[in-house]
Amino acid sequence: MNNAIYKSKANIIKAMAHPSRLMMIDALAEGEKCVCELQVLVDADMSTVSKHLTIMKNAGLVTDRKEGLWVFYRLRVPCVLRFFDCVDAVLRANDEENARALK
Amino acid sequence: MNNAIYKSKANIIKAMAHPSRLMMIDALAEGEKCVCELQVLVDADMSTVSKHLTIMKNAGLVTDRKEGLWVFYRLRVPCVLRFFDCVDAVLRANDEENARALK
DNA sequence: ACACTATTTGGCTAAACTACCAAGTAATTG
DNA sequence: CAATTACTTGGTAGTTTAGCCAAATAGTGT
Repeated sequence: MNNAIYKSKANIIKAMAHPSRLMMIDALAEGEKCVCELQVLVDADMSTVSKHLTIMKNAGLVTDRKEGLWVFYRLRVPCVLRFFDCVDAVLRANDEENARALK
Repeated sequence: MNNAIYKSKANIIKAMAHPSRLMMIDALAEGEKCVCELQVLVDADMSTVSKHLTIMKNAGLVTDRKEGLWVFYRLRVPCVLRFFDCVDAVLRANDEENARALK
């Protein structure tokens, strides 16, 4: 059964399916960032941010690199950024439909 | 705060983040299908399939159309199919890394 | 060795998600 | 209108996830 493949794929997508994680992916488009920068960005406990990053790392979305006291994360497969365009298209379609429904 | 936007986006992605739902999206690439066909595909209780479809419908990924006893679902914003290419790329990268680690 | 900083890990609780069954709705047919 | 089919909704139990705190780890500088 190729069910296992869909499970792996779902796991990758699940690793993106959280507001803070999306925000971090978006930020990492600019280049690598340390956990401390990402923490400021998403404004959550450092441990929470670290766990989000672990989830994305395990899924293969990001990699990390240690330098001194800092750990820098970066996107591993940049194509994930293209997800945003499509998600925006869905959002736009939703908004248009809502606007139409109100009339 | 544009946190709300990331929440909406995460919601759309979350609606894809399940093996059965991915499988259905993949199948809908061919064109619209009734719930009964999708049920056979994912091999789950009809009520479970119906709930998965509701989640995707609420997120704006699919729309439905009733015809007689059947309800046909179809993709609303076809660009979601491009997600698969990128997810495949992540999977490939993961596999390569695993292969390298074994040596 | 000690203090300090950046990050991860463990543990816990509350919330969200999933899947099944049973019951309900809606269209179709005899 | 009773029976049947396709689907949805409600309820509920089991599982997973998220976020916080506290404690552990790892590097840096004194």
